[in-house]
Amino acid sequence: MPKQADDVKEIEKRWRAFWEEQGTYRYDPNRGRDETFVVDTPPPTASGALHIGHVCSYTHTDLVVRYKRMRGFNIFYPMGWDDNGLPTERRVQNVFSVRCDPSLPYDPDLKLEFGREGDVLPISRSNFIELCDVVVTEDEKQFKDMFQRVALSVDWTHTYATIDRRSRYVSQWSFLKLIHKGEAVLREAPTMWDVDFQTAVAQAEVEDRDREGTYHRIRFSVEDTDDGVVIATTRPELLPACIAVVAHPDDSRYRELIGKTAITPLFGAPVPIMADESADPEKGTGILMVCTFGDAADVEKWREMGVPAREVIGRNGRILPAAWGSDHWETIDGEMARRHHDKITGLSVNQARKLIVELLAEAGALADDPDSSPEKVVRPVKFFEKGDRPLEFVVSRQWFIKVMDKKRELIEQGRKIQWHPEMFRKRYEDWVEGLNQDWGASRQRYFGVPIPVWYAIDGDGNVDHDTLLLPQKDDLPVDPSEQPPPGYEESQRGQPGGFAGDPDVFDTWATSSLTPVIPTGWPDDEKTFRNLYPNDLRPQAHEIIRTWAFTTITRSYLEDGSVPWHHAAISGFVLDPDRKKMSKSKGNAVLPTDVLDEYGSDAVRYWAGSARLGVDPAIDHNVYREGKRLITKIRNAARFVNGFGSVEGAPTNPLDRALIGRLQQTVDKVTTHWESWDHTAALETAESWFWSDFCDNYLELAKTRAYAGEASAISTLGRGLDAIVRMFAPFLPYVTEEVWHSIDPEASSVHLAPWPSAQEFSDGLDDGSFDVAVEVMTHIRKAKSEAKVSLKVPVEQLTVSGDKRRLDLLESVMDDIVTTANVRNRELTPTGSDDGLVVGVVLGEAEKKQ
RNA sequence: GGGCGGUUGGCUCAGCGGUAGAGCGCUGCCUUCACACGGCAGAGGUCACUGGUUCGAUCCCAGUACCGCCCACCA
Repeated sequence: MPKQADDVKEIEKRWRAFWEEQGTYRYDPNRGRDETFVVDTPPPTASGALHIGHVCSYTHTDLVVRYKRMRGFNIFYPMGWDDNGLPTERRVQNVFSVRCDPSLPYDPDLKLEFGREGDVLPISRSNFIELCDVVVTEDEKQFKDMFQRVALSVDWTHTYATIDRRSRYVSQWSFLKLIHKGEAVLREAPTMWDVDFQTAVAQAEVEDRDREGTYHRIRFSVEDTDDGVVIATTRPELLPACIAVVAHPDDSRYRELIGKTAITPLFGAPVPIMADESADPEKGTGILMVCTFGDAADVEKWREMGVPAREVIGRNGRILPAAWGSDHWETIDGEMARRHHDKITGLSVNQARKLIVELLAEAGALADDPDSSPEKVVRPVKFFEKGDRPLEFVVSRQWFIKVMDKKRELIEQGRKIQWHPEMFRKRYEDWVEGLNQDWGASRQRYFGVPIPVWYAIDGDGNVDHDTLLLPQKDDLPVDPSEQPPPGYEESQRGQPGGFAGDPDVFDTWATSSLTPVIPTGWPDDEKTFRNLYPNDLRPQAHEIIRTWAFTTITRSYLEDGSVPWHHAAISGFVLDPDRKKMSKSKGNAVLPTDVLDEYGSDAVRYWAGSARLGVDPAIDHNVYREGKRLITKIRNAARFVNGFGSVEGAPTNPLDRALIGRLQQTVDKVTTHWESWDHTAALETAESWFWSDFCDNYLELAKTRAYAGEASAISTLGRGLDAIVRMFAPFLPYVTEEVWHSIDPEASSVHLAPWPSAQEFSDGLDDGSFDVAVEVMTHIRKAKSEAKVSLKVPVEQLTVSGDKRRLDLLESVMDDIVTTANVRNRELTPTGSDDGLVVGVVLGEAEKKQ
């Protein structure tokens, strides 16, 4: 009887319990590095629901792991949870409708409901972190359920979370080592800043989005000229931050102006007009403002000029006050500048932009054509990938990990890794080559690993950021906002002569980049570490090559020059049936539970197994169905074969020998595919042998002999089934386990069985008899099909002519053909030629159907 | 704008220097002896386009056109 869906669930549950009870997937710490296969499992971000893409890519990893396990490797397959960072904070804010206000005291009695609605409640940092823990614990439970359901053969006794004590310890210690080496440095510099999240963001977290802007044409006066110069800008609100004007040195329109001084309208600031290769004569008016700071080019130019910055945009995205007429706020008309600046102070960027344009118009400094609307332009604008408003450059103090001076070495490290597919190495290299700033590793967030640094406070009460107070290794992990540095008392916090804790946390990647060592006992347990590092396999998605892969390779290199893993297997991400990217907002995201309920885990894994590494697979219900059919077929074939009982022995019949020979070839091919990281080809090869050779042809031909109790046939059927189960085990862990135990109820798990070897089937011989038998059978079937009669209708006369070799082969398997196709008379005629077989079929009288 | 992939039957995808393959879908046929979640037979492709290399190209090279992904200093 075909199994119903409920039965499938029952079966899955039963075998999960079996694996758990048997410890099937346990790592054995007593075996050495060379017989161990170590996976650097991606710790999924605990940010709500898993989607079907997770199932696909995690299954890819599990396929390899199961193959390696059957090859006899001791598997180290841990699971981590990436719970620190913004996604968790966001989720907490949404789930509990709260926001973190670090100035508030901890409220030990605070109790909030999951899914609380209503006004946003400000809560203390400690309360906030407690809620993060609640959310994370809940998510991890769901993730684990899902991963177990799809039968990831993870050793669940080895788990970690990127926020747990051990990860904080590793993360902080590794970072302190970088400080000591001078590879992690504190810098006050313009940094890309998200004004909503109010945190610095790294280059890797930035994305361009096309946004429409408006060119405003602003007239600057220039010494010794009547008309001045017209400068086009999409960001007029940065006018007070203008420190220079640049044009291309070859631009004849402006050549005469180079070296002169321009005066900004509204603020009367004298600024130099300079030549710069980066100015594009085609854009705008071809001459542009340099402001502190509109973009990275501004930052560069500002550094070159070596002048103080005029900061106008604050960390909250609003315009800062300015001291026009003093210090570096030079102006020819302080009163005017202050009056204008007062009007925009405190406004948002957008409000200020609008107002400045109005003020410019009033002052007659706008050169826009009054009869037509200003020119629009669509240009790329930088956003934090999780943010909604454009990034601004803000001067702040951040920790950086130095990578710019190591591009070549990091590319070299990438070449020591085998990438699957190979082309993704190129993507890694392109990213490294394109780096334009060091890795900004500090974040102004709350739920993360604290930066383990304090700063001394001098006698005047000023924080001295050059005097770092660092913890001892034994004290790690620390939280500088709650603990004093060594040699200080908590009472000295914030006092003259005391200390200040670094308020920031690490960028998520600063910790995630250590996943290859977090589960290895580094740096204290040398023996375990040596058994597990470098890892063998890093599976990951291609869109985070620039983040996770890059930062991990970087950290390993900085630590000891090592490469973190030998292989990187890159999965694509799953597209919806229309090949569109899935997203929750579009409502086309497919929930794994729905698919698993409908088709079962093995069928979903079959689908994942059909998707090649690195390509983006689409949801395809046909493939799920295909998987389901395969599962049913395996079950039915097993039932048939098991019906004959168990018989040992080498094949004595030529057809049996040929089948074993073909099985040997198949095992060989499948193994080769696995070794070249091509699970798709492995699956296809195994499937095609099973379906075509074993079921459609061999089973039919050998059936009669098996019913007659012939040992050779029964033994061959058994060996075929045994090999099939093992070859499919990595893909279909449940049904293969079930069938494995239907052969031998006392057996241990199929997932610990040895991978089939060509050696096992060396008593086979694919001499061509199988092909000949199939060829003749095809002719007979075709004749019957064309005559539209049942396959049981007898063949009155079968005539075959051809070369002697083939006829001899045919003769050796003729008995099976005769019984299978119901052949009454036959005539084999040797022709001497080698043109293949000529087959004639004369059908007998169809026995009348009743 | 740069880089990397892709373009093969209605759909999803293999293949790869020598007369085009699979699964699904489609057409016809075959049922109780493993399986109708099955079997058999069949229809269906100028392998995106243009040049080149070659005895011969879907496969190699160059270019073009679309599609996708990644990246790129926002005037």
